Amino acid sequence: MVRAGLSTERLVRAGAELADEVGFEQVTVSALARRFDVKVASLYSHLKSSQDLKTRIALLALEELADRAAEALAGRAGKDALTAFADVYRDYARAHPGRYAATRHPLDAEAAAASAGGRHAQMTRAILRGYDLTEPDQTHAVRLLGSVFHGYVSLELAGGFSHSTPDSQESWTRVLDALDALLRNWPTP
Amino acid sequence: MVRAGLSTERLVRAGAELADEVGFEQVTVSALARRFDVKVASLYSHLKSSQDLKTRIALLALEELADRAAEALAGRAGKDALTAFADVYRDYARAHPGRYAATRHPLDAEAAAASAGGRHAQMTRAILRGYDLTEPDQTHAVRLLGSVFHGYVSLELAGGFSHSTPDSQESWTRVLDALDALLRNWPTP
DNA sequence: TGCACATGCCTAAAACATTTAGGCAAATCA
DNA sequence: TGATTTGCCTAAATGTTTTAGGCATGTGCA
Repeated sequence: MVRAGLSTERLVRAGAELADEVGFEQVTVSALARRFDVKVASLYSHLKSSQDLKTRIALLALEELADRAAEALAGRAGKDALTAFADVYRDYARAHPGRYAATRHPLDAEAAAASAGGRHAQMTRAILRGYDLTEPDQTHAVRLLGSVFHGYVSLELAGGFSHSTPDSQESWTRVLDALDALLRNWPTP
Repeated sequence: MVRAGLSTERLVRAGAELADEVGFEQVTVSALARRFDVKVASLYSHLKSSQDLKTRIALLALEELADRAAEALAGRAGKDALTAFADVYRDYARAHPGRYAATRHPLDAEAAAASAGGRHAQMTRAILRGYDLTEPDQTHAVRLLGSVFHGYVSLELAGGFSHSTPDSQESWTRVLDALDALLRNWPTP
C-alpha cells in the first residue's frame, strides 16, 4: 500500500488550488480527498473539520497577499506606493479568485489574531505616510482605502464592471488618481 | 392532514428571515422545511433547488434595498442625497446581515438581468447629477461609490472596524465627507 | 350536492458530504 | 530486530440534496 504523503500543509495548499479552480465555497473535504485519491476519513488526521480547512486556506491567502504587498511597497512612496499596493490586491484577486474569496472568510478572534491582517493594516498606514494626515484622519483614510480596494475588487470579480464601457482597467486607474488627489487634499470639517 | 400553505413567495421570505438569523450561507432547504414543520421534499414543488432558493433570496434583498434607497433619495440632492443613499446601504446591512450577504450572491446573467441591479446603478447616477461630472468620469465615480459603500459595509459587517478607535460611525461620516469633497473636486489628468 | 381534477404534502430512496471510532500495515527508531 | 508511532484504511452514523410516485384535500363544474 503506497502512502499518499498527506500533511496539513500539502492539504491546505491543494485546497487553495482547488478554491481557485472551483470557487472557495465549493471546497470540501470530499473533493480534496478525491484529488489525492485517498478516502475522505484519511484527511481528518490532518484537519479538524471542514471549517478548519477553510480557515487555513484563508490564513494562507492572507499571508501570500501580505507578502506580495510588502514586496511591492519596498522602495516606493506616495502615489507610486498607493498604486503598487492597490494593483497587488487586484492582480491577486484576478489570478487567484478562490484564494481571494478565502481572504473574506470570517475568522474567529483567535484565527484573526494569528492572521496576516495586522500586516495589511500596517502597510496601509505606511502608504499614508506619504500624505499629510494625522489621527484620527489617518484611521478614517485607512478604512476608506481598505473599503475601496476590497469593494472594487469584489464587484469586479462578481462581474459588475464587465460588458460596459469604459473598461474596468480605465476606471481602476482613474479611481486611484482620485484617491491620490483626495489624500493630498483631505477635507477637515 | 392540515396543509402548511407553502408557496414560493412565503418560502423565500422565510428564507430571508432565516438568513438574517443564522447567516446566508447556512440557509438550506432542510432548515427551511424544519421551520415550516413539513418534509423537505415538499419544498421542491415550490423551489427548483437549493441554489434557486438562494438566488431568489438575493433578488428579494436587492429589491428591498432598491426600494429603500429610492425612498431615501426622493427630494434630496447633492451631499444630502449621497449620505442618505449611503446610510440606507449601511443600515440595511446592519439590520439584515443575512439579506445583505445575499445581495453579494453571484447571479447568473439571466437572474442579474431580472434583478434590481439596474435600479441601483441608476440611483447612483442620479446622485451624481448633483455634482459636475461628465462621461466617462461619471462612470468612474459610479464605480468608486459602489466600491466604497459595498466595501465599507462588508468590512464593518465582518467586524473589521470594531474594538478600535475612532468608532465606525465617525469614520463613516468622515468617509462620506471625503467622498463629497472628492466629487466636487474630481481630478482631470 | 356530487364528481373530476389539480394541487399540496407525503413516503421512499439514491447520491453525496461530514465526522467519529477503531484497525492493519508501513515507516521510524531503539 | 522488535517496539512504537504514523498513515491510511474500513465501517458506520448523521445530515443535506434531489427525484419519483402516491394519497388526500380543496376547487370548480355539472
